[in-house]
Amino acid sequence: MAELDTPLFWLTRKLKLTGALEEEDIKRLGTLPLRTERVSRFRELVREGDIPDQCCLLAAGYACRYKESLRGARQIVSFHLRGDLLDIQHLFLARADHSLQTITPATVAWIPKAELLRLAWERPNIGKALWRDTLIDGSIFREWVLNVGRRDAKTRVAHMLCEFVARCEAVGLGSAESFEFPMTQEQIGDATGLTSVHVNRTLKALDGDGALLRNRNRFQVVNWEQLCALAEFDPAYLHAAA
Amino acid sequence: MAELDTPLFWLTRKLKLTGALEEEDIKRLGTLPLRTERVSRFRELVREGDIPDQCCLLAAGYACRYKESLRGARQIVSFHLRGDLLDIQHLFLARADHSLQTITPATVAWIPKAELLRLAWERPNIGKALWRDTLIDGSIFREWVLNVGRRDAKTRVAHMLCEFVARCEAVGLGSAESFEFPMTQEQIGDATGLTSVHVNRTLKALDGDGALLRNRNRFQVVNWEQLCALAEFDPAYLHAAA
DNA sequence: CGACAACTTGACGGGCGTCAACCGGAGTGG
DNA sequence: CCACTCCGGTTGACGCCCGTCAAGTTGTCG
Repeated sequence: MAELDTPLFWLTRKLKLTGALEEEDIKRLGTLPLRTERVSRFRELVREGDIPDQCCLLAAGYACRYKESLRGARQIVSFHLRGDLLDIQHLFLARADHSLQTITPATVAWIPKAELLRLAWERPNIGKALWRDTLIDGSIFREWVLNVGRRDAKTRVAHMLCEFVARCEAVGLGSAESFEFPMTQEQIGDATGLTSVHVNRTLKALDGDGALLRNRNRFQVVNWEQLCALAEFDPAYLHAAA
Repeated sequence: MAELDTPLFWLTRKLKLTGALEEEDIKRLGTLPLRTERVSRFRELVREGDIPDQCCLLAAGYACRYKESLRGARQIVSFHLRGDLLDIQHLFLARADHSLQTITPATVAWIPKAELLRLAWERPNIGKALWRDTLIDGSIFREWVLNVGRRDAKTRVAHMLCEFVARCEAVGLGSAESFEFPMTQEQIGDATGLTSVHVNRTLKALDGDGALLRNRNRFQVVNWEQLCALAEFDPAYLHAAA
């Protein structure tokens, strides 16, 4: 196992979540030529239309994937935290159909697409773990379609918060009791299909309900059960990968 | 190559879209134990919470995948037509996180999950094609998040129509000039996050713009360019798999 | 202390939901 | 061959949720 807080540690941790990795698998992962880089906030890692030849592993910090409508409206389609592989889809899809951006200062590791692809077939456990990871990605997108399509503002924002907290706790980033949110209200709006103004009103309402306490961009979930109930949050769709 | 209009024909056709399938790959696909079944409209093929041990190939007719919020609101997350594999995600995710339902009478073929999984690794071309297919799935979900999150009703409905027409044309199901839509206005609403009433008003408006002509549930796209422009439709996200 | 990003709040309006009634075609049964 | 039923489409009235616009406030960083 690699050292804590190195890109390799997070890569193996992520892939082990699916279960079976053998000694040899882990050893081979260690031979991947990772190129580690520290980047600032709001760094565009991939832009829609690019033809990437590397995959991006997030080792520290936060990032998001987003699309833009032709009229310039921005929609965040996922948030990411340490340990997430940000663009496995580029193993098979040449053209990036969305953009990728950090939302805090971050550490990323670039992995040559060809190397990862080769490893996926030489070591089936690794291939299966990677594939499974992309399928969980898909499951989360489906939940987001439901979220923006059929939930009202309060439920929608609460759901996004619940998902984020659940995923963060799973990798040891804070707990529900005292939680630092890395994104601005505008970004919450971009993720939920709302305006930042309405996100603000909605957070105030959740605050008023006693579900959470706010202190600028620091949140404290006062009542996790209540927040989950408000959010209609059922973590089954995360397939225990969060 | 299998006979036209058999499940096997559509399976090989789908997988060939990614490029390289060898003789042996196609031969092995032919040995898969398909169990073909004709089903009626509104048949629930998989329900959220199921643990399926088979994958479902749609050989004729139309289907959709949908989720329901705890309050009972329904959100369709994708439409499917002949040749589509409806639940490859169950190769790796045990529990179904959404339901699967026909929207017309249909022919489906069930493939044992274990057989497909084995073939995916014995014949890497097949595995890669299947994986790639799931990634395109993901890309379409991302576009839907953008669609319901950031487009107004008219653009949203038009986009859904454009996507459906593009995918249907690709498998020889009608052309833009005269197009039979298999879904009701309520289903269009469930897919776009609108009510059936507002879908009706929106279709009327698109009709008024001269983008399409309606005659009950038969549509005729009068001006494909115009409809695409109204819809902000750029097929790049389909990754040429439509 | 000035500049700036992000949060906050209020006024106002519109897009879309809700409710309700009606229509029209397809299938069914006598 | 006609009446009945039912599903889905169509239309109008009304209202609310959330967007828009605009002005302020607060914290941070130089």
